[in-house]
Amino acid sequence: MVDDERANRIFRALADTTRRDIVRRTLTAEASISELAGEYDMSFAAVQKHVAVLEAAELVARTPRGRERIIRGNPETIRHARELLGAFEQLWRARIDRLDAFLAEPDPN
Amino acid sequence: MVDDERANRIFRALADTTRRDIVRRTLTAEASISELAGEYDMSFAAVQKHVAVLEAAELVARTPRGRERIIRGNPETIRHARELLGAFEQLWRARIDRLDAFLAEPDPN
DNA sequence: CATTTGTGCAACCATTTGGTTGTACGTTAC
DNA sequence: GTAACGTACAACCAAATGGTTGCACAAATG
Repeated sequence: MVDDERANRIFRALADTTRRDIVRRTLTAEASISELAGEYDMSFAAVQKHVAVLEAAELVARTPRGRERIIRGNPETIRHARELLGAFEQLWRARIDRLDAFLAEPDPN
Repeated sequence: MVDDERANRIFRALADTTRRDIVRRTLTAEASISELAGEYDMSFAAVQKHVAVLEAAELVARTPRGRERIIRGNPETIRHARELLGAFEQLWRARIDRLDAFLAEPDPN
């Protein structure tokens, strides 16, 4: 339930081109919000909101430095998301394994 | 641009607890829409819409069988999503590598 | 044939999302 | 001290989302 909400926030945050780009940039090099805002064709406030969504999902961390806020991508959360998907693939593999076992089963007749 | 739209659809589709559960179930064992609808406390039409979102993201395939539609989870798309996240992690690793190289660099003075 | 079952789809509604502008406020720079 | 910069936040708006009910229709069942 709690974990579900977290997964919802993470995937929701990743479901936007601008936000994925912000994560990419800040994973490569930290940046202030206004630096980020300069990269996109939208208002400062809009970029600020995208950063807030990413921060709520813990995909990004925001730390003050003087009058600006430095944004850094958080590889931990990316990793967590990847593990969630890995668990899905595992379910599928388990199904294949059951199917294989069934096909290998000797015919009882 | 086209690829971005696809990523948007995939992550958006995964950003909902019910939809992730449908993917889990149909990855484990195929099911009809009404079978799925029976599992959740919402209308048939609501579940139908969730399946449509998943199908548009190619997280699920819908094939007719008699009067019912059989839903199967699509492991290929899960894998694709995981690879997208893997690319993000790779960016981060590249940054660490650059940092290591910088620290290892002999002081020119 | 009549009924039930499974699906598709439209219309509607409340809430959320993604954008805008405007204002306020702390921090640097002159 | 004043001006410029970086941020925060509120109010507003259009569009998308996630749900509902109702109706139509094709396939299985009596």
